[in-house]
Amino acid sequence: MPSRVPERPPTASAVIRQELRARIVSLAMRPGEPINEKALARRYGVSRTPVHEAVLKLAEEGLVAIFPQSGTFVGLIPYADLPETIIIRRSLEETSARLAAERGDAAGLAAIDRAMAVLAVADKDDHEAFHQADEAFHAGVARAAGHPGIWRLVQQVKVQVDRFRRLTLPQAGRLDRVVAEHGAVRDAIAARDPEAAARRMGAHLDGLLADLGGIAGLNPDYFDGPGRRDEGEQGRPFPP
Amino acid sequence: MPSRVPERPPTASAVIRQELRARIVSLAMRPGEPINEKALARRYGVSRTPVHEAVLKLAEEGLVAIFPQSGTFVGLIPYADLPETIIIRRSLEETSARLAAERGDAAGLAAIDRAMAVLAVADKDDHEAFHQADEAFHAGVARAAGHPGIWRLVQQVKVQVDRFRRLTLPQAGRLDRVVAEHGAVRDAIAARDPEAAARRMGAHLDGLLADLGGIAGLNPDYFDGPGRRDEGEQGRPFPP
DNA sequence: TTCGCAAATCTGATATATCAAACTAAGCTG
DNA sequence: CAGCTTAGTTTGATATATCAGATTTGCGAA
Repeated sequence: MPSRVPERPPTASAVIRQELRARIVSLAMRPGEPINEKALARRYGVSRTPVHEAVLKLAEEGLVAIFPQSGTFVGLIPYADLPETIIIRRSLEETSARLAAERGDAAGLAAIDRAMAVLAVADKDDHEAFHQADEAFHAGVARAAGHPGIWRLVQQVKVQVDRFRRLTLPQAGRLDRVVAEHGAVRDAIAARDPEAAARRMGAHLDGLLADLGGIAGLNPDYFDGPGRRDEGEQGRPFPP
Repeated sequence: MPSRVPERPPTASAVIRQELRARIVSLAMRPGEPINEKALARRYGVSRTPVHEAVLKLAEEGLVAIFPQSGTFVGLIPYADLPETIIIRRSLEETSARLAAERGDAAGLAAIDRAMAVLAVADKDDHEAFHQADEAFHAGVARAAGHPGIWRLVQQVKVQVDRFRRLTLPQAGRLDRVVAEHGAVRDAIAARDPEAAARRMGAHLDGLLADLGGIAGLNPDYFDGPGRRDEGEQGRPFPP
């Protein structure tokens, strides 16, 4: 191993990967849309190698579907898997909230309060700002629990749900409800009541499950219908 | 997207990745050991491209540390991160056990019983067989819960703990304790008592946390000392 | 012997080229 | 005009080559 790790600019592959991921998660690139590695290489002014590396890693995350000798496409949203990922998220974040309340770290609570303040004054129509502030709250809870890694894992797990939610219209009053539920979690943590904190976090995230229903009216081409993706098997065939 | 997804042999890159992962997790390759892509390419009779792809993905999993223009090495074990991963695992598997008990799926319970039977008759000295049967039990619980994805995630999260445990001698009587604790979880699921199932699974996995203490006497070169790996930053420098 | 410096070597990142498989579409057959 | 065949095109996987930076090595000076 090297004796020191010099700073170095991010590799071309890493830059491309971040940008592609952002465009896929934000739905700027639509599920099922073909990805042309050669065109991307041209666009970024690099060879196909770093583009291919970036695409491979996105495939690992389930954001891209590679069909060898056939084509690469923006991954469909695995609708059937979404409830499971929300259950996983709830499980992890209940634990975060419980541990944060047990720990009662003052600095952590302050960070949570800061995130809540940002959310309170967020422009109700600026969905992006709302989303950012929402995430900051959850990250803050994990940090207050002393386990930021939990939030990192949650972020990884919830990516397909995020894509789904971009497709659904934000319901009226959701922002106010989220603010209220965050406040309930915060108060339980501040009161050092682990079980209440966990319960309230769980209730908050159960709201996500309810949002999953409204698939009617959405473009069915965006979804991976039949179900769960086992050992790398990718989705259903494309209808002609 | 293609109209049908033809079967095809696994790519060279995938084969190499699986083999390397197995050798790293089993400690056949020691933490900190250099990885020579060119030599691997020769060994497998392929070019460096698929080897590089495999190594990149292992780096993603934290099993390999890449220092550009310098070298690639088998990843050190992030000792400071292990408690967090066990907390994550406990959180997820408590949820599995709770849901399995709520669901009360007869076929799922039968699968759990099969895994337990294998464990009961396992040769007490065949650590590999014991490990396999242990994993089958936990996989069975997740399946009985109707959420096999939870177990997939647990497997991903616990990989560094698995490496650590290979370094420690199995304690006398551990097998019997594991069998007993599995039985307790099984009975709570069979009795459809979700809270008891979750509590017992949590207690079972708390045993892992206790195992973490015995680092004394182990080779410190194998561990990533200071702490947590933030945004891809890799480990401590190597002492000369 | 020890130290310092520079050339040689090694590495990962990237570029370019090749290959086989799969899709596409034009052309042939009926 | 419809169905089938086939040649051309596109793609991902892999091979080979190049480059810049880091380590290592070897030799000479103190």
